[in-house]
Amino acid sequence: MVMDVNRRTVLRLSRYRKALQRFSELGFVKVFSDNLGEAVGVTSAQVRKDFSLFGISGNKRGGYQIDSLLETLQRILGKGRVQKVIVAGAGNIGRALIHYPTFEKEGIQIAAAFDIDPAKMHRKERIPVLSLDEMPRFIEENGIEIGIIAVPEIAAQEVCDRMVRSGIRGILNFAPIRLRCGDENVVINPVNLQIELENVIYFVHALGKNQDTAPVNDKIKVNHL
Amino acid sequence: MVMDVNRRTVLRLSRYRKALQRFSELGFVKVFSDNLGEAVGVTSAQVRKDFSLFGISGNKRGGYQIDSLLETLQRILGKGRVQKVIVAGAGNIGRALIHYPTFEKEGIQIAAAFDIDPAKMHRKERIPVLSLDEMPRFIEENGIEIGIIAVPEIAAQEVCDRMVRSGIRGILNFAPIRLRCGDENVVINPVNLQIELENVIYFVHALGKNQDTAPVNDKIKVNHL
DNA sequence: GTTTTTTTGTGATAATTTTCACTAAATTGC
DNA sequence: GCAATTTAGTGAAAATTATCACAAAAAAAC
Repeated sequence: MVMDVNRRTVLRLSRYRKALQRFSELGFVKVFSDNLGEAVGVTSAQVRKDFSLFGISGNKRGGYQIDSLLETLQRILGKGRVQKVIVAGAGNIGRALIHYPTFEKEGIQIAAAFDIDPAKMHRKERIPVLSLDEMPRFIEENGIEIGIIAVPEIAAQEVCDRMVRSGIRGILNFAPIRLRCGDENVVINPVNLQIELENVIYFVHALGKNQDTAPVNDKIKVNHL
Repeated sequence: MVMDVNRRTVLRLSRYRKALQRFSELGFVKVFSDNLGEAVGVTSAQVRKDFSLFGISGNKRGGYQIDSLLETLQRILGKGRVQKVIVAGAGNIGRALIHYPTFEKEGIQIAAAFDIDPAKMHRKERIPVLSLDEMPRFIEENGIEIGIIAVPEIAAQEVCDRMVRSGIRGILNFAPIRLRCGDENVVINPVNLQIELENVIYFVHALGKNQDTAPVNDKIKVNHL
């Protein structure tokens, strides 16, 4: 059985990590797979399978030591060192990310933001907002690997190309368009807020219609999507 | 074979819709399943399966009429009428959503935002920012069904409970916590920006390590996550 | 020390989701 | 009109993902 480390597994790992942090803060020392599963919304078997995939093992009847498990997950998720990230686009979403409260504590450092609009530039801020033209050099000089695209749809592909040419290896893309990138070694993770909202709207309507006339095959029964 | 209308299918539907809008703007009249697949990043068979699930049919050899297909998708996705939405939390993300440029055009109307901080309130704006205490009445009086949670983690569950009690049926949750909601008929869609970013970071590191020493089982080979 | 209980780790199984591959229909070219 | 070609629609197959269920280990109880 070849079980792959896929996107979903890693997302769950991040959630386990978050849950463990809370448990740790509450003073707990050990945790069982069903505690973690309950906290994250998956089965205990799923938790154990995920861990086994990364060679994480606990103690039979003893569960997992929270501290060491947390350390292991931190290491797997690359939390060992500070991860520098840049943001292209200092509009609404870009600014929200620049000020995202927990990034700093979590080892994610927004090194700079870039925009095409001179009015948005702030060179003297703690997180400077520079000209988009300066982005390639900034990426190269600072060895930035991760970029966030928060520019309008029309500019997104161009910004993506520039990022990749300058050395960016992973992109979180908020522009509502599918970015094409020839390089197989570049990871692109799209986040489309409108589509996420439309998804909620769809299921609210679908549930509304199936209130009491639900046919057998309609397994529309969601709480968490 | 019972194929379910699931989250992913609806997400794809939204993407097809978006692609169709672009095709339509470019003056195209008809489209084939492989055009749509290519635009969205899925196979043509996937496109046809998705459509067949909703009883959408095209013409053999003729493809699909863009206009009528677009109308059908709009209807399925509830684009017939304006969907009113409220936002709890007028912090960075809340404000970004309030000013999200395409919501208006797409029939999504942010009716109001709510915050606990008096300094953030703006009763006279086009999209007013009101006190969180006013939220329940606003939801009831305006028959709001969809809510966005963009408050700090600590307040999210409480806001969720209030929303649901007041009649909200679907929630887009940006707080980095799993919301519990007893009501099976309430849909919750979590969007965790930090976790999405961590996902990119993980795969960038994973790809970096497996540059030329990739073992057989490591199927880490991603472009779009 | 032995029995009982609990919980991990995992192979087997089930469920879900996607892709394949082929039929049938429509269009085009001649 | 007929053959060739293209593309939708879909059952079957494959691939992926999640769950079950049970053996083995550790701890607790007695």
